[in-house]
Amino acid sequence: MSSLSLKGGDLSRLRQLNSVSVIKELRGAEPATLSILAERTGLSRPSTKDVVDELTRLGWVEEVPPATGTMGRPARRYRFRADGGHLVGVDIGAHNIRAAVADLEGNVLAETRRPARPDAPLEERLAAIKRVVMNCLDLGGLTMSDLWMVAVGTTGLVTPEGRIIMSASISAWKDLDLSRLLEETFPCRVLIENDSRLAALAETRRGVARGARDVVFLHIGRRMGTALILDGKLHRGFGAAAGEIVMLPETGWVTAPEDLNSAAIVPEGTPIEDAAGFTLAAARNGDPTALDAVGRFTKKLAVGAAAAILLLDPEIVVLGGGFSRSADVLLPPLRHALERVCLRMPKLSGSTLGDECVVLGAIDYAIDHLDQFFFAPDGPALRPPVRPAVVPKPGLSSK
Amino acid sequence: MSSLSLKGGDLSRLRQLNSVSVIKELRGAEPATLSILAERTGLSRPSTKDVVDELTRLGWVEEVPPATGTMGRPARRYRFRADGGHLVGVDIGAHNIRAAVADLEGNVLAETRRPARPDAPLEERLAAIKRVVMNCLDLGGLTMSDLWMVAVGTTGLVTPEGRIIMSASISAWKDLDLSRLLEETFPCRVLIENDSRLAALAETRRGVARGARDVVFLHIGRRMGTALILDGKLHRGFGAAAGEIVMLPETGWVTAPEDLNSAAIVPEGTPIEDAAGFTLAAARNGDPTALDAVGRFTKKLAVGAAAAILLLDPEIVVLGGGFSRSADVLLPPLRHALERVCLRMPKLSGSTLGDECVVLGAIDYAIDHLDQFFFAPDGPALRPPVRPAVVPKPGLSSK
DNA sequence: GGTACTTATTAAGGAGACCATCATTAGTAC
DNA sequence: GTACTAATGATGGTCTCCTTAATAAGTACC
Repeated sequence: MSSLSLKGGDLSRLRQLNSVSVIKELRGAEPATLSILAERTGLSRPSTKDVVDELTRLGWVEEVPPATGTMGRPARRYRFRADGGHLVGVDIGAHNIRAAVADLEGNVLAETRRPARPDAPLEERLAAIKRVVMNCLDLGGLTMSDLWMVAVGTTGLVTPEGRIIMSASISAWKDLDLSRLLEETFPCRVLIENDSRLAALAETRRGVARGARDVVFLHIGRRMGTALILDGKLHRGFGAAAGEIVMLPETGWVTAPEDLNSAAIVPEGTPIEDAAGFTLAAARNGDPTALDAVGRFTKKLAVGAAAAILLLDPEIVVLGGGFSRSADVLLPPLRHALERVCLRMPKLSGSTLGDECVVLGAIDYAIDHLDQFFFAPDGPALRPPVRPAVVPKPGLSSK
Repeated sequence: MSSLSLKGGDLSRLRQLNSVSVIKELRGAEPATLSILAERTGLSRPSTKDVVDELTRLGWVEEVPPATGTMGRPARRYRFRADGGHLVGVDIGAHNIRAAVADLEGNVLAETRRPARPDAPLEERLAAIKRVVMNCLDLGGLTMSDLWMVAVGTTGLVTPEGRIIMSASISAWKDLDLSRLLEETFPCRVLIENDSRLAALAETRRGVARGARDVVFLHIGRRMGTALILDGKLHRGFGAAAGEIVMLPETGWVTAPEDLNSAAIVPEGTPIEDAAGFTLAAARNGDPTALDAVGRFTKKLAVGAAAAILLLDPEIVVLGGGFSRSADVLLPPLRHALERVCLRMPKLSGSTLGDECVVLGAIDYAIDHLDQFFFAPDGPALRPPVRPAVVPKPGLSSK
């Protein structure tokens, strides 16, 4: 949101700008009176009334009972109608498909999950996605027609247009126009983005990094990766390949997970998905072998992290991904390693949003795009809460 | 420019937006007729006329003789008055102080240079700066009162407010409010920024990287550094410490210049500032020892460059700094080293702006700030070309 | 219960900025 | 000199915002 290409126009454009100002003040905030809105938007009271009346008529805003017990005549209060439309965020992982439905303020109404086989054929996977979303809508008491937008986070390289180039962990993901495929299933626009990036977005909008403009998100788990929020926006890079510092040999990131997975202390036969957790738990209890493994891991982690920090000087670094459940074990040695090389030490935190991270990020991503659509200077004016006929594609509209 | 926080207001705000649209169309472009402006801005002809008339009255725009030989009644033509105000860009290096004065379109009118001693005391250095700028103004036939803004690029760590924390190569630069000091000398706002960053900006606005949104600038010379242009804007980072990947031990950047400076082929007694040039010239002629040294240097260079490329996926990487005069020698081995690790290979080029890079970047930086000032939503409306009384400080106004 | 005070609402008048339309003007083409 | 072309200038109308002033609906206090 926020930065759209600034452009003039006729008087209706001015009204549009003022409408947006009012909605921005109301959304995600307590109900407000006309006086408050007038002061915050800089408009006069009568004009504010005009704008609010129009927004009410269009269905964006509704009146709530006035607050009691105040001096003077009780002021009418208005709030944003977050339930005017609904968004779905989907997280398509190799082993799990998650979905959550939220209102226009990003409040989650319902959430569902369903296991998946990493090697499932495309048809099966698409059907599973549909089922998860339908379930989720049911749970929230909604139907397909309530959907304004679906945003999907998944592993692999994703183009701004919603094509998947490839994914190492999902065999069906191979040169695929996932956006188009899912738009045949759902009656609305479907956005696709890399899952780590969406997790980073969620942490920036509602997690530990809330309010930060520059954030480095370290995805640590059986696969390593990074995602960047720069100037408050998701950074994709020219070819949507940003965040791949794992490919730098000097970091040792490709093999780093092995330090935890194959530590000498892990009992024979432990399933691979539990191995690192075992090592980290042992380290928490002070086991020297485990601590040694953690030391080796964080040393590698620190190399890539330091590269990102020195280059970008972020306000905060967030640890996410599977291993971040043990952030308490990893943070001290990581901080120690970073302090030796970093010019200015950023804040350092573990993710707080946990497994829902990607789904929440997808919802936030969808909200960003709704803004771009409704508030665009040359787009359609503010509309009643019905499904927009055409929404510009992500990468294209941002110009 | 471009992205300012979108806000409504009264009718004058609309006029302001439309005025900005017109100026943006005129600035840096050929004189235009009302019909052309009306079409490009989306305004009606009468309104365009109104806006242009007002801008003419304020001194932002002037009429030029109509084009001849066209069908129909000759249209009046208007152009942006780039000479309505002037900006000075200054490059304060350890051994040289450069300055250039430019008009509001960034066209350089005059340029001066003056040697300096790295260990000169503060007073002497400040006096030298003043003399260089005065000289430059003289050469351009201007006086101090024509100055709208001065932008300074210098080595070291610079805060967004214009304080210098420290600099390794200029002894007088030590915890210093350079912005304030120079504002006592010049009758206008003085902006300070790191020199590499300004060089990167110049390359993005008028050099090899023109038009690119994401640019990585590698400063290679007796000191190594990087600067980033992200989403078209200079990236400073939270503590203005971005671009310091030189501090990452794994890159070997701290000692990398030694590979070229102390190559076995360099004759005894060669002044340090010519040593690398000697090695690079020898390498160009195929000398094996020199080529070996270049190989060692580019290998280190590639590590830091790869970190930046993999993280950010820029459109283009620009080689700047003293060594970049021999970019033709360095680029092939660098490209070769990068191709082995980069997921998507960016364009790779040497700087084309040469020694004037920082001064030009300073001018472009000043232009960006003028925009922010004049076109800010809550700032003063468009004004006649007289020196603005107060211009918001860089970092603060950008919110 | 009545009066004073406080804060919102409502209504009226006015100014600024935009638009559409049309008659007029100043060139070129032949 | 006539036909054609394209820009100019003037008129009237609409929309959005602002200011000001009268009215309304509560609380506080006697």
